[in-house]
Amino acid sequence: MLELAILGFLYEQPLHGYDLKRRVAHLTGHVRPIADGTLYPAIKRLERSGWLERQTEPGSRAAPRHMLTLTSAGREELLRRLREAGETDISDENRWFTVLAFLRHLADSVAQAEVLRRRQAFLTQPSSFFYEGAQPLRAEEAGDPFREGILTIARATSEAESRWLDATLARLDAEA
Amino acid sequence: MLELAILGFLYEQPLHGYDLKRRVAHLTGHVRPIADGTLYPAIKRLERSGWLERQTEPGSRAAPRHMLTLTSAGREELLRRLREAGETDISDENRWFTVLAFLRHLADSVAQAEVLRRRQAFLTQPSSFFYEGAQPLRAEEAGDPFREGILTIARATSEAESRWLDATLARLDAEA
DNA sequence: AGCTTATACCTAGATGCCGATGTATATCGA
DNA sequence: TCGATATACATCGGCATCTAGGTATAAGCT
Repeated sequence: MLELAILGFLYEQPLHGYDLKRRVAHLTGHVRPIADGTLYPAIKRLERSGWLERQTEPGSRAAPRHMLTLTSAGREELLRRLREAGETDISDENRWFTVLAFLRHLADSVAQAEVLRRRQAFLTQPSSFFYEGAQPLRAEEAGDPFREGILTIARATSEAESRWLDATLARLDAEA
Repeated sequence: MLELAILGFLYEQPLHGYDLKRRVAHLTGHVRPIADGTLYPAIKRLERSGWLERQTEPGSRAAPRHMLTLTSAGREELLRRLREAGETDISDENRWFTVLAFLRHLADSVAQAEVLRRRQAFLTQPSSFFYEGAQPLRAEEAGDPFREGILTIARATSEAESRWLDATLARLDAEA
């Protein structure tokens, strides 16, 4: 998910690690902070795979920067990861938001719609957090205010997202 | 987060691994499936720490079960983890929902309210996913429908949760 | 001149998670 | 009776992540 974010940000423009760090921190970081010891090894991995290259530049205010640029293989890789998103990328909200943040780069409204439809299918399938035997519990039956909260919040999110998905898919289908 | 879920479910009643697996899968699993290779080592860790004990029972329909029971140290540990939740437990939705699912076990409305207030503080602090320089971008300015979606959905969730938090905190404060 | 802060990058060790694989038992339908 | 399925538990290798440290430069303040 971190690698996806790195590829996604670099697709738009070359960036150095520190800048990347700030952007990734905003995207997922207010929720799940990203450590240096996670970011820099990830950059190295992507470099070793041939998806990005670095040029050393004098730092504007401090130590020299390593400007990172996506290679054409790297651009391919981002598009592949978006098109062939894993199940967890679709279901986990953090990962899904990362996919969504860079889905614009897919630049093909049919492919974009396909990804959105996978999320739509996931949201449509009935699922609850708590069960009484095989019977899913409703918010009112959760048994305590906290579990009620979970169900209430999850429902509100799901409804807002479904509305947005319906509207956006209609627009994408009209384009195609 | 997995350990918290295990401690939480076992706080209510003794369970065997397979049953635990189903419950954890429902709690977080429709979003982030839990692998056997993750669950069973986690159970072992908790056992080694003295937080749970196992008794072998003949399986109802198959291989023998290991019934897992929380020790009193294990019950203490759950309460401690709820009271002293880490920052990521508060900010990450998956983790937060896990905390919420077992917060009823804290059985002290003041302590419960304290945890909720930490989440409230997190939701209140301004934060965006995308920035134009230092300026956070609004949903309408996101630049593409997908980033607009992120901001729209996040706002809807945040508003629903804030309403629920306000109402629940009012009730908890009235109790105390 | 010395201190702090922000910038900028890096590594080592530990840990938790995943995927793959293995073992075994009981039930049920073909 | 044979295979498929659900139950039930476990290990191992690999990998991403976190924690905790470290190095170095430039700017601004006192």
